[in-house]
Amino acid sequence: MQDKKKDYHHKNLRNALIEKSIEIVSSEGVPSFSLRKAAAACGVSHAAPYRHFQNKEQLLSAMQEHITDRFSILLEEIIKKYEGTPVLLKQMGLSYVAFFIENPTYFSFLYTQSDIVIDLQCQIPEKENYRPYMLYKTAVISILEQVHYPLEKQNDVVISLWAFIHGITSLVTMSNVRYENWEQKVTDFIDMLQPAFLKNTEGAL
Amino acid sequence: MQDKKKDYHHKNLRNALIEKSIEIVSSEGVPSFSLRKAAAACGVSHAAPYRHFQNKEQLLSAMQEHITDRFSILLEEIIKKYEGTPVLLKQMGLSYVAFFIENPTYFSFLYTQSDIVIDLQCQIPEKENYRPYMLYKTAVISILEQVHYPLEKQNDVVISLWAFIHGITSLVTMSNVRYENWEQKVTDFIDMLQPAFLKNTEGAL
DNA sequence: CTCTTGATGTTTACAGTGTCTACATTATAC
DNA sequence: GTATAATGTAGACACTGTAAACATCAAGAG
Repeated sequence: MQDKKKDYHHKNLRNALIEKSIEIVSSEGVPSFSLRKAAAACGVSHAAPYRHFQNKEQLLSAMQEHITDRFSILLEEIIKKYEGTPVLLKQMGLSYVAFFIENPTYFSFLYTQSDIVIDLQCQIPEKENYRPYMLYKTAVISILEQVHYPLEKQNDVVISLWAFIHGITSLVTMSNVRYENWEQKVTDFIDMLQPAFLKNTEGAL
Repeated sequence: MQDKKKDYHHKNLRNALIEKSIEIVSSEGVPSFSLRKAAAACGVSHAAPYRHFQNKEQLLSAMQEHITDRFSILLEEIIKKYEGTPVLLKQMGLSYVAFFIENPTYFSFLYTQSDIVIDLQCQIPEKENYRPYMLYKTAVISILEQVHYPLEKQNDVVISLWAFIHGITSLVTMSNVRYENWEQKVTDFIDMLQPAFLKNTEGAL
């Protein structure tokens, strides 16, 4: 840690690589990211990363996991803050969009050619499923339970709402048009959508 | 065209490159696509593509345009077939999903790091906007007009419906879970969603 | 019909990349 | 302290995008 010149061993290279790599992807974009740049950014030779990752793909996966973790923590904070209130769904949707607006490269990085697994029907072990989705699903289900929403339809509601927010985020982060005030728009959209799924739950939201 | 051995000039290289390249991307995926493979697939030297495209990026753009054209034609057929019927929106949604399910690599290829422009608020010249979106928007607006839907809300409805379909497609083509019968699911989702936006239009749909 | 010219394709070259192998240095355990 | 495993380095290879110099062809002008 100190200024000792004998930093032959980095001792934290794995994490450093992940974080520096995310920085590079954020600033230069995925296409121009390379293992060698990452190594150089960590002040290490170009083959050093191979002591910590089998190949480039595995580093990319680790980066995606790291981002997903931060994203999950953010959503957990929102849940903790708004749990039980009528604005929980809206706040989660807003956070979803906000996260990817603040980090414009993350959306395509996370959701394309990644090995992130989103099992919408949750047939795989919960731990292996995409955590943001599980968090979202749990929140929605608990609301649906409160209002005794038909059990066999609950999953479709969850998937539909998620698809909607996901689609909005995709469009807003991709289209070259910046919504002057996207928060308002997203809020409007969610307000517009909720009654469709939650007809008999208006009071609860 | 004939078997003449003097095919020094390919004479249709530009199109051949686009189509072969799309084949390569379809079968091997975007990451393993290279200019040199494309050239080889056309039986031409590795620098030949530079007579038709400034760089790799421009070839990729041409490929995206080509796919978008085919997609647009498909949507136009759907519109011609179902225009004025109550199932137009549903059929367009199904076609949207179907197109990307049949070509699993296309979704991320078209919608990430492409220079496709989708101006949701349509402030750019119509010709420059993403044609599938314009087709979809025109169809929806005409339905909304028929039922005298409030003019100032029409655009939000269009964007919301599009985001929903787009989000579903993104999830269905990305998540590792194959819906056993996704058509039914998508139909259900659309049925579930429409009333939210089109409360006073039920008859027209 | 020849000759010029522009369009198209080839060859060669170079820097950057992912990845492997052999080697060097260090930390750790006995 | 020394063996051993963990970690970093150096060099090599094949492949990539791209550029420059050269080759071949098509088409029109005289």
